[in-house]
Amino acid sequence: MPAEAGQQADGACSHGMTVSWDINDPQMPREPDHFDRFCEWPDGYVRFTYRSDEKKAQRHLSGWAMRNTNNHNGHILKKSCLGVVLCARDCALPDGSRLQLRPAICDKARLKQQKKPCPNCHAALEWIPCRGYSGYPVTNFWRLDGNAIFFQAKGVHDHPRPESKSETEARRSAIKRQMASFYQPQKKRIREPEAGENQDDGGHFSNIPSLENPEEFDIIPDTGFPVPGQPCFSFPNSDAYKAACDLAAFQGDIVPPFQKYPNPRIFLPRPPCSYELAGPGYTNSGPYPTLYKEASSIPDDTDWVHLNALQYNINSYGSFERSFDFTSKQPGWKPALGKADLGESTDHGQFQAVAARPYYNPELPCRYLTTAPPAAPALQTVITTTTKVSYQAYQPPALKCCDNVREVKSLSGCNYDSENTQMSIYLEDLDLPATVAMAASPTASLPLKIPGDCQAIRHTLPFPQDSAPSWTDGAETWDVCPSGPGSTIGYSERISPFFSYDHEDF
DNA sequence: GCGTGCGGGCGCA
DNA sequence: TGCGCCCGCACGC
Repeated sequence: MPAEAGQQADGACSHGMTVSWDINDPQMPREPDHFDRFCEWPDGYVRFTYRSDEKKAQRHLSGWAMRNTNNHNGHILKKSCLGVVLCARDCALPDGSRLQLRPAICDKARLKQQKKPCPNCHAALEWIPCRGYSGYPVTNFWRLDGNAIFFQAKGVHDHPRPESKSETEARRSAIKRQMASFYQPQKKRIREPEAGENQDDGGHFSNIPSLENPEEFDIIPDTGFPVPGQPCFSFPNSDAYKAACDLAAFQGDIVPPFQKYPNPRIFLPRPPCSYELAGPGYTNSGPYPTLYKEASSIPDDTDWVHLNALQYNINSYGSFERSFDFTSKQPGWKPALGKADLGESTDHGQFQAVAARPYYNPELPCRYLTTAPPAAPALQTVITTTTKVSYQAYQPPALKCCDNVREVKSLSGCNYDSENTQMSIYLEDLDLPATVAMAASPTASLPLKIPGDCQAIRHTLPFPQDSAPSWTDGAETWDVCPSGPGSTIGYSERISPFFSYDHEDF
């Protein structure tokens, strides 16, 4: 377990692959050598040991939508994944992302949820059940034993991440706290446009719904960026900006920018989380410029409160695939990636087919949307006439992998809930082009040196059920913790000291 | 209303 | 026997 201890040291969403216990063992370790940091997005056949006083572990929380499953064992709590809810038409949100709703845990609620139309295009919502465990939903097991809470997961999620519960709860609770004191003043301000500062915001604000319906603010998925130094909107006026940001960030289900990456884990060769914000000038123009361009198409459906801002995932996949024809190079990926769709459209919305139900393909060793990467709005502006856009579009934030040195240009793209500050990036053992964006920093390009080769193994796939992949196999887990003005990357064990939870080390 | 935990019960391998 | 899954119930927020 020393290895795990090392992982834990950097706060990584470590993978209990070297643990000696099994959740079904009659006797669990009495004195665990170490305890893991809570991992909100466990994926794969992992095992963690949490402290018994770990609140999230006590609540058996998970970013995934997990429902209780009766395993007729009072000592072991078993939960199975409910997958994700997507738009049946796979429509593109105004920002180009895709819808990824968190399935309601309650069966009744979920049925109701599925009956609701897509808040974006009003098409039907489609529940994508998880089939990541030999055709069955991924299962999580929790066991309280002594002073530790043991967690074991089985299966690899074969669907995009839904909005995490903690994110939803955090936002909602924040809204409750903020609305009372914030709503009235802003409402008044909006009602008195002559006194407002945002009358001419270059169109960025012209379509922002009235505060009479504050919930509509969630249609501005990328605005509330409580990232220091990074304005929500591009309007310079602090008042208008703050109002929009605060409200947007605290609305019912409005997803703050952090949640743009509900699925922080990045499985290469999909686009990493950062490139979208990388590049010069983004800090002043806003991370998602395309949002504003399409503001007029923003629906006023209050159901948007359910939108998961991090729905960039699916879209990002599409974007990436459009720009990087890795499928032809990766045998295992080719069939399910729907390449047939790639050359058909130039319109943004037409790309929908690209990501349509890719995870249904049984041929995929890992259904590629398991952890779709965050989209790159900036990139979308590049993708115009062909589905295979030059890979150069990713260059700015590119992580160069050569000579054992990787450079992370920026981390600014990694914005997620403070509760999800950890970002695990699993480098798959795919023979990828040497360019891979890893992270972005809002303030500067940060060289990131990583010892060892570029190959990394997604721990979950190569290992048989219940096996314990070892970190020595080449797997590398990254934890990006964007706290404060800069983002932080934690890298387990084999990474150089460049990574740490205190980004000053960068 | 919904999430969550518990437990009974059923079907299948 | 183990597992997946359905269901109902109770409790808390």
